[in-house]
Amino acid sequence: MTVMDMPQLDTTFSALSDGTRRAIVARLADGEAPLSELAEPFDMSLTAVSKHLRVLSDAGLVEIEKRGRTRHCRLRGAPIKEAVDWLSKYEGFWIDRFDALARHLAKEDKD
Amino acid sequence: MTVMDMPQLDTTFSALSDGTRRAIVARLADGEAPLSELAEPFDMSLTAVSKHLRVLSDAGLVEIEKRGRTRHCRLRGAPIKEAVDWLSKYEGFWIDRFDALARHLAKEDKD
DNA sequence: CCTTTACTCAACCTGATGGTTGACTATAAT
DNA sequence: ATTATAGTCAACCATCAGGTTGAGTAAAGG
Repeated sequence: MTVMDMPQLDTTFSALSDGTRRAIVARLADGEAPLSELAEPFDMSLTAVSKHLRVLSDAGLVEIEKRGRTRHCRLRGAPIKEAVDWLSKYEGFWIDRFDALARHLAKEDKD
Repeated sequence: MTVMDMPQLDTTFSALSDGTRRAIVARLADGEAPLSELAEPFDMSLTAVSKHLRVLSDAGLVEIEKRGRTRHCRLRGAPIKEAVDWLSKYEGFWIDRFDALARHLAKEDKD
């Protein structure tokens, strides 16, 4: 299973690469909210925020439930966990090239 | 400090939203490599891979060192760590709405 | 019933992304 | 000196992303 075969990560990282969407995620961590409330802090049209929510929803990061005339949104952790799992394999890297060599040799040792 | 004020996360997540670039990151975890070696597994021009490396470099995820006529690339963990730090705050979320309510009340309790 | 609220949808614009090719530069090898 | 290697650069193209506006729909409230 190569990295290329994880298209879910494409959409997750892509969704989180926008500050507006990260702000929405952060807001939803405090509890679910309807779209209009989520849109309120932002200096953009409701349509624009609705599009952002759509992106988050398509990525599986947010669940949107139709309730009367409002749409209530809440956070889903699963894709985020998947992203953390992938990232965690690489967060320990630092610049020193000799260290990189050491890691390389250590890995060959295990093979 | 709001989420919007972290433009580094924009470039980090954006850089990682492409499968080719994630594959490069994964490859570099095994040790540094020149561009031509990095490009070899991919069915695209060297120019295209060079552009991907440029994106990773601009995001601070990869360091490129000019050495003779080759460019040697190695991974940098710092931006990845920052991404993990941000994500970790949200990976625990699941779907149950009552749980979201509980978290919300717990947070109000602390305020 | 009529109006307001909370959206959605379609069309449009602009700029960024991901890829190509062809020409070029610089280092290394013969 | 010539050639091959490693990579950059500029131009181009198609598609996508983030925003807008204007019109339309569906539920709630007077």
